[in-house]
Amino acid sequence: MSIEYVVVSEGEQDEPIELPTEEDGSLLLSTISAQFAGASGLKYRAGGRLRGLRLADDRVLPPAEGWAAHHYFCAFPRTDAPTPTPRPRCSDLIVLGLPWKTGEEAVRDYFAAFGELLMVQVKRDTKTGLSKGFGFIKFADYDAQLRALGRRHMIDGRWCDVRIPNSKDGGSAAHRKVFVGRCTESLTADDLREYFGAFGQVTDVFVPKPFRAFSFVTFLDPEVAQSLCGQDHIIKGVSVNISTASPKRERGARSQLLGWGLLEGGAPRVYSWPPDAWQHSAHSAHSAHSTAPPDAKPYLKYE
DNA sequence: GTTGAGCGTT
Repeated sequence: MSIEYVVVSEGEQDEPIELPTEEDGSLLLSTISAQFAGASGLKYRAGGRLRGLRLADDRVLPPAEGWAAHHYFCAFPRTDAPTPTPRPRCSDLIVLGLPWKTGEEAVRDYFAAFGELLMVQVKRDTKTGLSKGFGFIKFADYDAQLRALGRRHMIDGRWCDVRIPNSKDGGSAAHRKVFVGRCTESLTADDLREYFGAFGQVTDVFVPKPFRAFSFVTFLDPEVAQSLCGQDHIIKGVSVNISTASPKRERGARSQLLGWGLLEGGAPRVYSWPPDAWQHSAHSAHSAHSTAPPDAKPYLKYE
């Protein structure tokens, strides 16, 4: 095949230049970039659509119909690269509040709707084989993990909570959690989740039961939590105060602080702990919650 | 009425 010239412009509307092909009929990428710095390939318009040309060993290959059939213009690497933030890895997630009767299969069936599952476990008493009322799951896709962490789950007639377990590394609750003071009884966990969800993904809301005038909100991103500390916010007409989630008085042993995820102790780090209290939420008062079987036992207690 | 449930036999 003899050398021919290919009509190439930088953008579709720009003035074209003729570029020489190689003996094998290909167009060297270096020939293109000599004229159009940064170009990474060629494309052309076929009918209404854009078509890209094959690139092999830094050579752009002609379309089946030959070079002469089209005018070409350059493709460039994305510059507005959507922040090549490496996707965070999925962690094991703990599923709390499972009905006694619920086994791996039901848990898998339920969470498969969020994404591919790599692991499902329901923890059981080794002697009796009875479920302990919690289990662990792991997703393949971090987006699935985010979706699962962002809400509660109705499994076999019970509301269940999914959270990051306290026994694995990955981020201490200490910096992801805020204390919300001056709460009134009118502020439900749903209210708080909805309100604070506007600032960043909320992974946990804890509302003490019976009522106490505070709550805890845990975010996925520690920077969101930290940015809110020291502020007063008005939620449903209630002025609440946000501060760091550490007790005003050291009331306990280091082990307790460790337990709340407030100290970075030695070995296993603690986070997203304790769970939220959704028992008061509008959701659980109605709808699916009331479908819980009448013989449902209080969980975490054996008989 | 401003500081919290519960966490993995391998």
